[in-house]
Amino acid sequence: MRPWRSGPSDRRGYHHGNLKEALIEAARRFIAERGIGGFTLVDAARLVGVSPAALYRHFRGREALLEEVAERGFTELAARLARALRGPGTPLERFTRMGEAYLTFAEEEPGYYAAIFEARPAGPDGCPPGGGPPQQAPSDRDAFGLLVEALRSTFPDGFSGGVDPRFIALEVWALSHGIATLAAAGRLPTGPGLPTKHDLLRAGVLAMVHGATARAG
Amino acid sequence: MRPWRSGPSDRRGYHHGNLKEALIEAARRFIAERGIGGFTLVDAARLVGVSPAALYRHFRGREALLEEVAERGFTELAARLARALRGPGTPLERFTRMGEAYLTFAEEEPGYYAAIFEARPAGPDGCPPGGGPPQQAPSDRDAFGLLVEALRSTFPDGFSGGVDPRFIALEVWALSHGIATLAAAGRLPTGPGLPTKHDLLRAGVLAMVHGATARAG
DNA sequence: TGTACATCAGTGAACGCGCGTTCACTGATGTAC
DNA sequence: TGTACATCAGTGAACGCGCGTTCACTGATGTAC
Repeated sequence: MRPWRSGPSDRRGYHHGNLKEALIEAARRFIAERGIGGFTLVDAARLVGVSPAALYRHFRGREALLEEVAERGFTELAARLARALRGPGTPLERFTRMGEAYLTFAEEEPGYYAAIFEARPAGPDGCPPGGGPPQQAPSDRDAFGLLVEALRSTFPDGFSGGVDPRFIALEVWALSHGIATLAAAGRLPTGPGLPTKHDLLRAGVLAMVHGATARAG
Repeated sequence: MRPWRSGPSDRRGYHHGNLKEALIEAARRFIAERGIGGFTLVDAARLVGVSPAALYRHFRGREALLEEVAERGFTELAARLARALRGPGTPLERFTRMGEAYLTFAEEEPGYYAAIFEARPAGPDGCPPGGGPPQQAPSDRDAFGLLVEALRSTFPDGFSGGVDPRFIALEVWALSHGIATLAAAGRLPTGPGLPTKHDLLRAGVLAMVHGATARAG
């Protein structure tokens, strides 16, 4: 990775002009490559071409930068899922497309995905360094709520037999997360005759939705 | 955690007597609490009550200790899965029980589970520090092979329509891994009316096996 | 258009810390005689 | 049973390193007059 800056003009100078955005971008890249634990402020500053101290003009510290990345990532993820859901087709098709959007997001934005879902390294007491309430994931409830809402709005009549949409939402989310993380770790076997990530998710969603209605009906 | 030692006698002395095992045990505990990235040799040595240098009598270094933990974890996981599979019942029951054993292992042995599956922090070049070939997971192929073999031996007649058992194996593995990691991160919503991990996996396995045979037959 | 000045985004040196690892060493153990 | 000695599992001090963070500071920017 070469030093890099963005913005209307590329002249180097005492003032960067777009440092906050550049740091977030650098963090996103490093997290994608090395995970949250492997990300350092020093590297991010070096990549952007700025002294490490400059970071503190824009963020309270390392943790604040990570939170910002996670928040932006979640916003982007939510937007993509909503967009996928909005398209044409049967409810099942639209829901399936949302699953694909989830996998695609995890693949295209591994930095965001890790920032959102990778466990923060916690202190021995389970609290984040620097105090604060015990480890409360910033957006997990929202992620789940998003999925449940999507299911509810996509299948407004519910499922036959009154199967709780939250059940299916959890099922699909767990499968998606499993596929995404195994794939990201390079641990999902691939090869001729083996299904792709998207094959796996599509078949899984189908089986679960059908299974729920079949058993209940 | 208090300093801790095991072995036939508990007298403290110049020689620990069981240091290698004690260090592996300490590593397992710390990894469970803080993840692979949060594990340090210094902490492990302190917990065991030994100087950090003593570690090098038994391991080449930090990475070697982690590999040993992962290897033991995988052996234990394989043993549990095999044991679950060996019991009585229909093929589907036995296969389902194997899935439950997987989840139970991830819950009871989070240190082992993380050591096996958590991404090692890689250097910028994608190679483990200290050289060696690019990141080759120690046991992922084995884990997958194990699952496929289990499916093949549990359903010796295959699935109707000739569905590839590897497909179902991947599906179930991804779901199990997703459930296990979301649960370990405390991100799986729980509450009245919401399914447990085991509910989720059981229903998922059922849906997938049935779905495969139904669509194919 | 030119100048004084407030603002503030950067610098760069330094800090204390904990890490993995090394080194020469020392003390306990167990075996040969 | 007693003693000399080889073996080797430990010590503890030190190393170089990179980290996150702080501090007084400086240089660029843009606004008021």
